[in-house]
Amino acid sequence: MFSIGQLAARSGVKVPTIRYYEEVGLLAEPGRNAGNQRRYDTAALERLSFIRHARELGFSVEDIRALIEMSAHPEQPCAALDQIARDQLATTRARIARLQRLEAELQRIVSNCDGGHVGDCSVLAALGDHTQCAGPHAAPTGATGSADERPQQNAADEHRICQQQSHNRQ
Amino acid sequence: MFSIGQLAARSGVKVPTIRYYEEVGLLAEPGRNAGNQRRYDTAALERLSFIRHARELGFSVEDIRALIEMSAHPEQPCAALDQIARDQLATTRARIARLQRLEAELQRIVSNCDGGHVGDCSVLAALGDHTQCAGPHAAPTGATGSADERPQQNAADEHRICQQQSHNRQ
DNA sequence: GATAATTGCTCTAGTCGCTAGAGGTTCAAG
DNA sequence: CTTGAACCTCTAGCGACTAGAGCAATTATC
Repeated sequence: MFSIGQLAARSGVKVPTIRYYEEVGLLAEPGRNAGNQRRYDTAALERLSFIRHARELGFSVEDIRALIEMSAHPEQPCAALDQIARDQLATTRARIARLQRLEAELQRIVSNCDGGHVGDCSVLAALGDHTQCAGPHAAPTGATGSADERPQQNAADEHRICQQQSHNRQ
Repeated sequence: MFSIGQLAARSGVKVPTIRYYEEVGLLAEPGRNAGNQRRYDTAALERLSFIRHARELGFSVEDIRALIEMSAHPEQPCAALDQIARDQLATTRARIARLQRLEAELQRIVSNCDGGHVGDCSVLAALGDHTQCAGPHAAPTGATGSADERPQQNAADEHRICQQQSHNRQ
């Protein structure tokens, strides 16, 4: 039996994330010691490793819930289970294809920069002008319906942008 | 001068999204008519198209704010501006590379399914067992949509579970 | 055994880029 | 003048966490 901190260290999942997984029902509520602290066994560690691996592969929490539920019925056919994995593969391939289109356009935009002034910069021009793009990018993301689900989006880190300019909006 | 609905139709950006861009300072507050409704001109349409294109290319709202601010100073050198685009290109390439690793593993997992029942399913086995993975992978957090992805350095990313080869299943 | 440092607990709120809905006002067509 | 669509503001919600407050329990050191 080990504490949540030890489970975090062994699994590579952060402590608050473990509690989050418990809250959303991926991880069973563990027993508690006399001081109301969670105590885990190796079964919990295995399940948490399973969850972590599936998350790393891009499965949603909802997917993982379904996978876990199916794993509790080993006598059933595994078609549905396999379908989840195949869907995830298809999603991954679609993401790759889309990102490769974006990469091509970004490459085009960046390679046109001549190091002059902002006023002449091809980056801004390219961003303002859609018509030079090789093809449609960003499948129905913002405008029309969304075939894509939209996972978490993270902002640029402060170290990433333009560290020389003032840019002090916050 | 046109209404927010007309601007939405022309730009391909949804009405609430336009208001959101105004709220976060990407789009200037437009004038209002006597009934307090927003009225836009073609300059607003152009800026909104710029924003939309940049978002489709994966630039964050924060990036776009910086791009817009720089475009207001056309006499300055465009190195910082170009750097934002280059960073975005690097981020995109990193995401592609990671997704390709995930694709390979998903392909491996899926191709092992023999159509039996859940109890023997290779998908679950593979998800529960990291040791067969070719290399380390991490969660593809931002993926579809117009997302940026922060390489958040959690313990999970550093922890190379998939490289160890001891105690594997076969 | 006392104390200090660490870890644990719950709860709330914040992240990002929107999206949905409530409840009300204004506009354009008939 | 009536209807209904489009507009307004405001709040809350999404996914998958992350951060912090304020306190309790455990562990390490003296």
